[in-house]
Amino acid sequence: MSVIRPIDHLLRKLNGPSGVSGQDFERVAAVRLNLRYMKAGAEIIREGDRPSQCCLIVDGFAARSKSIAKGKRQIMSLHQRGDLPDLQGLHLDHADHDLIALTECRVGFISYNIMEELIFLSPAIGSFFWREALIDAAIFREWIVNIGRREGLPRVAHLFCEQAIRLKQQGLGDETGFPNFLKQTVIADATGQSGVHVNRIMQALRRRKLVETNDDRLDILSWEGLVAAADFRSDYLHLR
Amino acid sequence: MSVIRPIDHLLRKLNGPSGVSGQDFERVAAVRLNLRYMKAGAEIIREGDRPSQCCLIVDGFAARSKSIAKGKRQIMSLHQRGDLPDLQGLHLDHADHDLIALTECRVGFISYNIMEELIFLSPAIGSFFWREALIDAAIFREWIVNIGRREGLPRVAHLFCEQAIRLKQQGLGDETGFPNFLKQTVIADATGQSGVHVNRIMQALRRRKLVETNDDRLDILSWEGLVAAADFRSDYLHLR
DNA sequence: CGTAACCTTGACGTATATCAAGGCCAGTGG
DNA sequence: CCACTGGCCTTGATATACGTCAAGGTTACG
Repeated sequence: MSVIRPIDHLLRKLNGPSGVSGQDFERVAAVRLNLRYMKAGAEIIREGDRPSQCCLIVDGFAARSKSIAKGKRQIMSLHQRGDLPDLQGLHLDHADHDLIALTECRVGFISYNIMEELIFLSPAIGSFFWREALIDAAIFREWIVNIGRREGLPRVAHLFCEQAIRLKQQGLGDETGFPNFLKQTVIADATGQSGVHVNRIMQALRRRKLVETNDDRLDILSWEGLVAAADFRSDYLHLR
Repeated sequence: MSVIRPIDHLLRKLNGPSGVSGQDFERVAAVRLNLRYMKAGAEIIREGDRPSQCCLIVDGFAARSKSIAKGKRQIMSLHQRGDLPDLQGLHLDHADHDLIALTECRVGFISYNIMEELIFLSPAIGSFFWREALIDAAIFREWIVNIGRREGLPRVAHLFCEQAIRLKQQGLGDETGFPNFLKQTVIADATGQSGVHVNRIMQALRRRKLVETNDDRLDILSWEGLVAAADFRSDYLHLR
């Protein structure tokens, strides 16, 4: 029974078919994280920041978001433990959006110098980071489609399908459900709708026996039904 | 008066503050492109393809798009000469969307093997590609905000602002306008609206003396006015 | 002269936003 | 133990931005 270290959730991803092993793997395992606790609602990174450290989500859930005129907010992505929602800092000098904690979070910071050194010493690690960033982008594209072309209910259903699959990769959920970190206002901001409307969509999803929620879990009552309602295909997640 | 070669539009980007120079620059300049002409409407890459070559837009305009149930189409990005809309192929094994020619296009293909060799031989070239892909992702994020949270008119205005700035970088336009490659149905698919509604928005933009169009040009009559209507800030484009 | 692509128009329907109020529950402090 | 507060969810009434349908108008082109 070994203790789970903060870096382990990142290592879990490397452990897969990423091609990072042996000495390279050990190099990542040896990285020292600068750990911080964040309260729910805290800004981990703020738009305009020029961060010198890259951030790894160790525990909890976070979201990238932007606020525009009139206090409207849009969430562009959701993040869980093991995610590096901040890779763009490697090559872009300022953050163009916020990173906010949706729940209480533990985050680990790694200086970009160390990141660059890892990439320099190991092409396999570089490829792994590349791939993470490219999948990120693929998810952005799918969100554009989701928000631009699907109606309210399919849009929310699609979000749930995506989360179920992504959370499963980190052992946080599966096709039967996942921890309920998605408040209705978060769903609203992630799908580009009003809170009131999302509330009515949730009622419809319950009525159709697709989804049930309580304080700590979102249960998917029929995976096939939800997938059909969402018109969901997982190709864009590039699972392997 | 030297002839403009197909690779020159890519070199123009490298020539800037990218840090690629000397031997590295020459290596890119020496890359042999596999040139192809595409008619307007042609699919340059199709969803599901497993391309072995990376594509450089040499001339004309292209768009990434996805089609969903009921024939609805969503455009996720617009591309001009010098763009590499296909970098994800470096690390992802299948295309998760189409790349379509909006106008007649010349495209140059480069095998991923050569791309990898370039990156391997020159970290500066690798960083340049990284940066391109990360800016791509930043634009995706802004599109999510645009489609999710702005109303019809600001949404279209924002698209025009972005295009003006991006096209200026390649000498194809500026704050006074650019070639009119954006048919109303393309604007509709890019902003997640119906063609009829976009038509009415265009009329409103003309009425407000912000924009005028004819067959070959889109004229911006008031850059400041358009920026204000769009709530446009260019930070996310990471210009330098 | 006919066709195809694109833009335009009007009438109508509806998905979704907004406003405003109330309910429930957990946590807090007296 | 009770009153109070703040999150979050829920509800009904009303308003509106936008989609859909169906038709007609240009212009370019073969």
